[in-house]
Amino acid sequence: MSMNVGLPAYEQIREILREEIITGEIPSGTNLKKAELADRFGVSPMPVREALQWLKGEGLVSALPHRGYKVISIDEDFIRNIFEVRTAMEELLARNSIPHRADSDIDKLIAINEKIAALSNHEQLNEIVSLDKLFHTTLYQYSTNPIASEIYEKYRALIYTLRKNCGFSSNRLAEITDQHSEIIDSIMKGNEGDLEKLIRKHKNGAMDDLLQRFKIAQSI
Amino acid sequence: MSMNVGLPAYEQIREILREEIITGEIPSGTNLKKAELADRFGVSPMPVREALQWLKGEGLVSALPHRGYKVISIDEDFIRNIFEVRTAMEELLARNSIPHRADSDIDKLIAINEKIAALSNHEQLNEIVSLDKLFHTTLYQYSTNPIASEIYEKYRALIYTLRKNCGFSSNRLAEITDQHSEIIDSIMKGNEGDLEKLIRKHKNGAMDDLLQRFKIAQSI
DNA sequence: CAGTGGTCTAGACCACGGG
DNA sequence: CCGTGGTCTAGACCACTGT
Repeated sequence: MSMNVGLPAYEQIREILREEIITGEIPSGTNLKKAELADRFGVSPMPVREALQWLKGEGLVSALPHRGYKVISIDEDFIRNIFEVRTAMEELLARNSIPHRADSDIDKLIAINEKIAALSNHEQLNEIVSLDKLFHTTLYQYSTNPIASEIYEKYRALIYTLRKNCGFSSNRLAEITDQHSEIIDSIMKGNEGDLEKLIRKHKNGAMDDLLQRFKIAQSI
Repeated sequence: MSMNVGLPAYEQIREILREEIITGEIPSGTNLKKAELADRFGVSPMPVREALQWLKGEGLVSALPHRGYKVISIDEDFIRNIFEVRTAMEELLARNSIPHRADSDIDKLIAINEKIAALSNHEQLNEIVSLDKLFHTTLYQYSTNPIASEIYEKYRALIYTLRKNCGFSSNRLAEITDQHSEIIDSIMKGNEGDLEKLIRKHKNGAMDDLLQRFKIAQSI
């Protein structure tokens, strides 16, 4: 098989399965059997097992002892759940980045947001998502909590993959830059309490939009 | 070695290493070598590897590619970090349990808190911690977010282990039941906004107390 | 009690890092 | 360039599930 790249087999298997689960190529409820997968990827049981355990940690598969791994339902509830966790981490990261922020960071945030605004007219999905990611990592760059950062990054990547499959609503794009501006304002004013609320608002907006797009994608 | 119990080797190794890291038996900065550990536990490389990867996921060891696993510093920053994550999850779990709570749950919470109060005079550490755990799992029992629950449980267990090594300050015990009462009151009044604030207050209290006890334990 | 899940072995192999 | 880290193999084995 195509286990040719430099990456370890368990990582490749993990990425492939994740993509296939999220896109629905492997339907919800499918039983993932060790033997089948080992056969499919041309590897021994151990790398398959590791991939499945990781996906279980991500919440994409469920496991009952001695009853194997099963693909969960990628439904609205699941999307809500990962958004809730990611948002909680973002509130935390934003909060403990505050004391360390420099003026130059605010300039950087403004510049990124202007780039997003410029692209929004042309709906260039991947670039917008990349810039949005950059905006938020800049916002959280001084966080001193690597555990929270890791959880954040895990679900950011997952939502990114979902977003690639669903796209944005057209009115969401203007909302993003507006909400980023609000966040920048609250930082300049040094208003810590507001920042958390604005981030939650921003993330709830993102979630609502993705849920809407997801429902549309499902109904096709 | 004593790989006799029914649990898988990687779990036993994980638990042993976690305990030893938290108690300082394996000092911060120690390089954990696959070969040494495999030898020590009388197993092959794979279970050792799995245990280390899990501990890395918990944040107890760091790993640089091709430079092995290293025990992190169990210091105030680390304790703060895991408390922040756990607290964020608890706020989330409490928030989305609210719509499903029944009156009987409130009675149960009151009963648990009374038991804690009764024990507090005798400073029975393990029982108090168990009841505290029960109080909070009751508080979050209707959460519909299994991903958040799993993260919560992971760090709850870690903090529990730390607490076993440090104990409570004597004045903390009264504080716990008081803050639990405040939480119960806010639920009875249906005050959602307050609940999150009270949980954060409760958890910050727990963190400050553990940090204080930790410093004392360190200085001995 | 057959089938499968879950784990472990005892090495082998390659890639990388540091002297 | 040697040592070690990191991963994989190709089975074996036991525990549990469900028919």
